[in-house]
Amino acid sequence: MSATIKDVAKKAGVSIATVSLAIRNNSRISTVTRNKVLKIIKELNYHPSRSAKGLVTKTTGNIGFVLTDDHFLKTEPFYTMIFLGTEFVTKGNDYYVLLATIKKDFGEDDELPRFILERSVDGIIVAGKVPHEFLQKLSAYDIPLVFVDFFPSVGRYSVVMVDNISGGFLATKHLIDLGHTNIAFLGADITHPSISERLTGYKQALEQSNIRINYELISTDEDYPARQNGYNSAKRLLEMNKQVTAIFACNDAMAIGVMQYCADNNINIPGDISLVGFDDVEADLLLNPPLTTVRVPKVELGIEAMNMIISMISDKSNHHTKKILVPVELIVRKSTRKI
Amino acid sequence: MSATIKDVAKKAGVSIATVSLAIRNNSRISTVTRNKVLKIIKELNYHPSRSAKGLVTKTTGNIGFVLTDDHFLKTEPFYTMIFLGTEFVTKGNDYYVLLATIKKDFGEDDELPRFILERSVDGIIVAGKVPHEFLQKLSAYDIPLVFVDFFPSVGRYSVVMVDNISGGFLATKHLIDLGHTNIAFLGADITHPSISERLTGYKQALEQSNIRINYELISTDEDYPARQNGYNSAKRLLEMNKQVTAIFACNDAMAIGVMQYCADNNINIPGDISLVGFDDVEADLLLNPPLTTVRVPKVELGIEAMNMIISMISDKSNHHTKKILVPVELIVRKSTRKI
DNA sequence: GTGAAAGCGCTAACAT
DNA sequence: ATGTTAGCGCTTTCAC
Repeated sequence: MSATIKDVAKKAGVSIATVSLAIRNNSRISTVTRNKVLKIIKELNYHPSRSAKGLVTKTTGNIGFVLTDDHFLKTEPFYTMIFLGTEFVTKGNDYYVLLATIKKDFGEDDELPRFILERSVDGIIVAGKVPHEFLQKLSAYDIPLVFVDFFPSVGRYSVVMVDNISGGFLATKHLIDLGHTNIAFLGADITHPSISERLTGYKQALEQSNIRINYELISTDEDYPARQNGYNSAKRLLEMNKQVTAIFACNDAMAIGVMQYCADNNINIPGDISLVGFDDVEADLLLNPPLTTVRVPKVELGIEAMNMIISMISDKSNHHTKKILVPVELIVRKSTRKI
Repeated sequence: MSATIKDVAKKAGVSIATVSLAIRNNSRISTVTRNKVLKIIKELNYHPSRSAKGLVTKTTGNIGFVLTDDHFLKTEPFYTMIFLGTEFVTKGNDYYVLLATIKKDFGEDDELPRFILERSVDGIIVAGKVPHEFLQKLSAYDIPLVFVDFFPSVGRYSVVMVDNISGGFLATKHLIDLGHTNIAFLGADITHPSISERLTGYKQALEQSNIRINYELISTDEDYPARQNGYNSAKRLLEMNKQVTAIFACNDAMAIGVMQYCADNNINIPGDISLVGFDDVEADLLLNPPLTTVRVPKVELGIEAMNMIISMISDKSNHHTKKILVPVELIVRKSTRKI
């Protein structure tokens, strides 16, 4: 068994209260005593037990990270990168992060992640879109909350968001600057805030350049922005609209689907169609041609979210909700060309 | 504040001991009493506090997952997938997993991950190669340990390993079956057990087919199996040995580097060179041509490791070390061809 | 400046 | 079959 505070106290010839205070640099303890205690602590390789500390302070040193299982499982490691971002921050802080997935269709009867029920987290980061029912249940708990890459339409929350509007604008403007005017938008589930914001950016760019918005070129039929759905959207779109010369896909997964459709149908990218994605996933560079896209700094999103939740926890009195808008960047590669 | 065991006891009109026993289905409690207690628990939405429980049982419900920072950061999400595998298991068990990275050059003066020092994990999964010094320090703690995709050369441990020898054999045999005889092996850091095992498989396949092992075709100069090093190895190898028609790269990262070198030098794959990788990372399918490789079931490795550590924890008495060898599978795609 | 003691929310030995 | 009680390892008043 490893050393406890009692062992330290006995060996140092002081009370356990003194040890406790000395550890946390309380000014009530004299320097001499503190140094003596600290020396013994080192000798005994003493480290306070988290459980014991947690029991009295009602803190755990853990942060919960929640996302839906479909996000967890999807091919492009978008949320995984955000998660890794949170892990970066833990190196410098006394926190660990516990990952939990909830069902995409979380309902009335589903239980919240155990770490919430058992109070083993001091705060929660919610990543990506989560069901309303989940938020409903969660709201019964008074626990610091940060949303990343999604936030509920009602209520005031602290959030870390991607600047999707600028990204949509940048992508579309790039295509316009290359001479394209028949630019399609391939989206999915337009009720998803991120997608609708990207569409907003798309529209803004067209308007700014006095290009009429052609609703036939805006596809938002699919329910989820995944490769296969990108494939299907591209098929419908390109079979119907022979005039399109450029596509802005709402994310890289869909863009990859578009590329696959084009490859299958002898449509050359960027020869026949210029293509821009969104996210900048690892796969983009391996594609042929490499995909022009809007880079979302995923790791940074995690870092920001983690810093935010930590500051919320340490500053309980401050009930202000903060919002951070993380900027994006257009990465021009080989899937777009001038016409 | 949420309900405690006292609240439940009071409301149910029993002692806290009864509540505690009822929760854990202890047979000493009558069914009637248990049901009454369970009903109150539901009413109050009571969940035992993990910290309090942990303090007395000396368990935390957490598993530590340790890997080196370079593995954590690398492009191919190999260990990330193993980590995700552990997360799958947590859904069915009462565990969470805490991730910690250690420095690749962990030394005498470095501290172990905090979760070990503060006793906030019940067991540890060590993923990938870790420094000897780390294991040295770790050995001072009496905590269940499982190694995955690596194990120390000395000592008896429970491990989950990839069947690297079979994999190396399969990859090489595939090339031989296609008519190749000048087959290169591109490795790195031959002291890494996984790589040397893959090389062993390579040699076994050649020997079995009575092909002389040509040590000029075995490259193990690089220190780390990454893309750039694959690129460099391919350059050295192919500039010197004009006769090679096939390459078995010790992992997909290196194979991708080989492909990049070939693309840069007008060497056609599989026209001029047939190429086989190892791991089956997500990127393989997007390559041009898609990479023939040996699939390592990464998620399954994590699942096995997690199941193993859990069974070790729940069966403290059993001090047998277990070894699991996870089988691999050859995935033939388009980067190899008959000659 | 330091110590004594209460108590956080549980489990488990021991009583009854 | 159920209750009483000690104590897990800490933090935090409150005394001195």
